[in-house]
Amino acid sequence: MTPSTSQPVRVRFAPSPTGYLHVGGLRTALYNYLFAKHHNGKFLLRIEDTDQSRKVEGAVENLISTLGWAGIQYDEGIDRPGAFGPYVQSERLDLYRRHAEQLIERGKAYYCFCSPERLEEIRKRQMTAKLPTSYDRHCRNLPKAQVESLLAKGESHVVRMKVPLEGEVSFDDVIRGTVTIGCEVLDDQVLLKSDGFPTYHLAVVVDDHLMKISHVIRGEEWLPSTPKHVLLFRALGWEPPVFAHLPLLLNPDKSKLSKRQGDVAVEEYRAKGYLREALVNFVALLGWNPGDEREILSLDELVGEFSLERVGKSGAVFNVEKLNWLNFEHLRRKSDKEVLSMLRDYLSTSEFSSTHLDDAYLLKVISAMRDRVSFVREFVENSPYFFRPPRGYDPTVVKKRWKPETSELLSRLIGEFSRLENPGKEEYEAALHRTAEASQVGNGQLIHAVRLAVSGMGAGPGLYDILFLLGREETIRRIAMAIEKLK
RNA sequence: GGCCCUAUCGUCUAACGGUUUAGGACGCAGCCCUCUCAAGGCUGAAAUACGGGUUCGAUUCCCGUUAGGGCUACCA
Repeated sequence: MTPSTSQPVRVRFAPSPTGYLHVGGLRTALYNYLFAKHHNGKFLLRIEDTDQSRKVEGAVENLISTLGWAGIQYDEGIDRPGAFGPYVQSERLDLYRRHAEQLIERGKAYYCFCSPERLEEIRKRQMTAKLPTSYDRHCRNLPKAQVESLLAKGESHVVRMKVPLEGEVSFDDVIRGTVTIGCEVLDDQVLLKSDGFPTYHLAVVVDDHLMKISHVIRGEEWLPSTPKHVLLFRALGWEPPVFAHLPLLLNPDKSKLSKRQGDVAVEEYRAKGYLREALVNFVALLGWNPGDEREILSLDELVGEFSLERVGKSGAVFNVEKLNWLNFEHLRRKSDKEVLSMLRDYLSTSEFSSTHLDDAYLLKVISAMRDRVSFVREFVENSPYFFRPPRGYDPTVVKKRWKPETSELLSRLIGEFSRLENPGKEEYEAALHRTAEASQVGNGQLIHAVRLAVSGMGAGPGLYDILFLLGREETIRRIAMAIEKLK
């Protein structure tokens, strides 16, 4: 939705710090970011840590660094102060308390002294009776005097929302159109917990208003509670923001994307070697498209093209195959220099961390393997022979390419190679052709045998590229070694 | 159970009543290229859940059915 010109666009990503950044969260953050940047607005990061029991050490730092890795920059947040802080809900407790009291004064909320045990009891009763579970509103109309005396006694209590008994609430969702729900099915939701912390419902409304949020872009799981939020905005005398509920990200079985059926943490994908560009491009396409047939898009292009109108309504299965392809596409768009630096990073964590490899050599490996890898680690995994001699020979390839006469042929080839001075690809090729001709065999017979001998494998770049890369001495050494081991 | 949302190839999606023999992409299969494997090029199989309306005309609008999903906490 194109925002009205008078309202500056301000959106937020509001995760709770429960450990890691979920890919669904990444997409939500991304859409918020794209929407904000597209409209020259602000994108903020707000930490929703109102559940004491779910606090996870280091989660906030992790969230921030993962968002940073993905390239999603926020304008205001815990470490980027703006005019609307603090950006952590646990530091805004008095704000929520004051607004809860205001709601009570206006008759829009009430104190509730029911014990968790009693609540549990009525829920159980409702379930066995197959009735909808909801609070029985026991404390909704407690006499004022009784409330005051219970409060004075320090009785444990919560503050509940006083939902209208009838009528209906509706709101316009940018993605879903008008959503309407009858008040009679709305529960008298807890707003302020007995520990003094707000629930999500109170905190989100207070913060979105105070932080001047113009558009709430969040997951579809929030759709059912949005009417309560709308009621709260109204009760507080505020104008609700524009809502946009994003379709869910799904497991292959179409249930809400979860651990158990694959990786859901952005950190996992990062650790597996996915490029930020690929992951961002991929999640952007889960529920949105640019309207033409482009698939490979940079973050800047996404900013330029993004609009909420083009966000779909139905859930999207997280399809790793396509992500892999996007990784391949983004990797091949990187310059040799960039790939070199990534390869060096990878190498430093690998078994070759202490092997000396100069830039010129690695650059040659990169250009030989570029079309054959989707991940940086595959430069090593798919062609380990560029980093060390073969440790074995693929049995199925041996069976196919190593004939009884091969040893003899290769011995002749060694002789031919030995006479070469500083050979280039062409010289290797000519030498091999000479040997093949002299031995009355096809070039192919030698080519495949040599490939097997020097690499241990049956697949890879052109043979002469491999030989040139390895150099004459190493080539001869490996061929000799293969003759020794395979004869 | 109640409420809400959703429904085009296996998957991600295009189509905003007619220009559609329903387009693209991933994946899959085949062919070409070729020393192998890739890359690249070409080709192919593959979808509007079902039933009613509305309309001269429905993938597109409405209703129902079915299916899937979400929510239903002093969690977010």
